[in-house]
Amino acid sequence: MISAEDLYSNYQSTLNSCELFAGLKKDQWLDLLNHFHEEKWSKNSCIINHQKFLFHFYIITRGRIKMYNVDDFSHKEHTLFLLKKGDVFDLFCLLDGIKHKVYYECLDEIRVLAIPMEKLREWLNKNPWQYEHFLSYAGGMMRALESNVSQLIFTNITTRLLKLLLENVNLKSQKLEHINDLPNKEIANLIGSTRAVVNRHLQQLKQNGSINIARNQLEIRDISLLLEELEKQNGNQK
Amino acid sequence: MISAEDLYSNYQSTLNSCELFAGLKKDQWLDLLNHFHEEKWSKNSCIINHQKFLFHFYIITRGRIKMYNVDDFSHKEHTLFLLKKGDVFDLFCLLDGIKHKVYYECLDEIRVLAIPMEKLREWLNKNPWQYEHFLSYAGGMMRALESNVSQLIFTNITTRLLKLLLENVNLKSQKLEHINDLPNKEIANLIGSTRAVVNRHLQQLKQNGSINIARNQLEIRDISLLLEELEKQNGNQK
DNA sequence: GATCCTGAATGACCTAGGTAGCACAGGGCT
DNA sequence: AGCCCTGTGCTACCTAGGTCATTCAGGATC
Repeated sequence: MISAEDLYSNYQSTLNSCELFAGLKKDQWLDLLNHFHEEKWSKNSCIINHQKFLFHFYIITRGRIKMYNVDDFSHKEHTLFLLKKGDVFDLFCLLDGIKHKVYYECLDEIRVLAIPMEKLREWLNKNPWQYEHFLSYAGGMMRALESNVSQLIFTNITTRLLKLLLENVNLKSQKLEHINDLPNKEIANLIGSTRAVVNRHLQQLKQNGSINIARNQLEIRDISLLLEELEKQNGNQK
Repeated sequence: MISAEDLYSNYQSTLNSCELFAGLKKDQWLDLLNHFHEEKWSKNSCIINHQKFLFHFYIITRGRIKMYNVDDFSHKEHTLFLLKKGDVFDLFCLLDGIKHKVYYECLDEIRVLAIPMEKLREWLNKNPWQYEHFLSYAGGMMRALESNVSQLIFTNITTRLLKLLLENVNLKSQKLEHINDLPNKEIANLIGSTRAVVNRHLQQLKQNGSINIARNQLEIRDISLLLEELEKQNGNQK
């Protein structure tokens, strides 16, 4: 068992970037971290037990986890969120304590900080001014879901793909992040399409010189070309 | 200005069915209702000012309001939620205080109870145990949005239409509610399609005897036929 | 009654995107 | 080296659903 002090010094920057617990001072963190322990999950491991998230709440400190849905009939997958360092889960369970029928898969070696759901709820009750951050975080997530719905209804695959790429460009380095090493299949799951179709569109982007493609490797060559393409799409849908 | 006492006696049953304020005793309601006033909005009136909802929070006591999105480019509409008696809005603004770019239109003569956002926030801070209900309500809304996303990705128009119908059947009376008097165009907006396509599918349901159609009037004739049709759709999507 | 206006019904057409199949390339393994 | 496995690239095909245009039907109003 690692002490709260050690957890804090190890993950200080991640914890402070964590919107859900915004504004906590060091001693407040230490108080809270007493209830946390660390877990390591290996790459490609899946969590299919929906119950699990009723009992613990997690903060990711390293690696990516996809949260996805599987259709009972077609067995197709759809990735709802790609969780990264500083993200938390499962917020659905925390909010209303009801089982959340959704799956998780680790895309990298994962480290998480875990706290028993009960302890977190107790802590919230003892520190009610923190509720505000939780509400506001929930608001952000609802907006994300809503904009997801709108995109699905209003825009075609090309547009969704372009937006996905643009949202994951690091502004400083101009490089593609988070999704750059995913196979076409996973890209497809993120925008609600299929491998073949995504590949078809990626080929087009490659041909006009806006991206480079290699095995499990996407690279942005020219952002302005991508933006131009997006404009063109918007125009088409009039 | 109507007194809190009067508001309470007029709308007691609506207020008590309001999940967001679950468990409030009469005197607690009276305390809160002091900050409320009543408004009447006329049928077909629209609210397109996104700012408005930063300053007041509303509870519907009568009539239906649709909350919808419009695509900037195609000008298509999509109805996110059909709000009814006992529903509240805008939760997005309440949660994080950020402008919510969404439109509202009254489908009937509307009565709402309105409270200044600030007053509601103050009241929450004074009664922090109420936060739990707000969190849990937000959770429910997130689940609704998530299942909306899944439906859009996994299922075809027929399935979405069938589910919409089945979700709006009153279990006791076996009659269609809430959406029974909407024109095809509005039905289409609810499931993310177009009038012509929805009509095409409705005709089929009419032909196999599961529904009746008249001008601005949908009627369920045989629920079991609808359920059967749904099964068939699920099977097809294997 | 005559005149509008909105919405329903229908048919013809078009296309984005899903599907299936196969050849091939790279990278890791024994 | 030879093998296997996972992804990619590309073809040819199919169809659900979007689009457009026109006719028809029911209420409401004058």
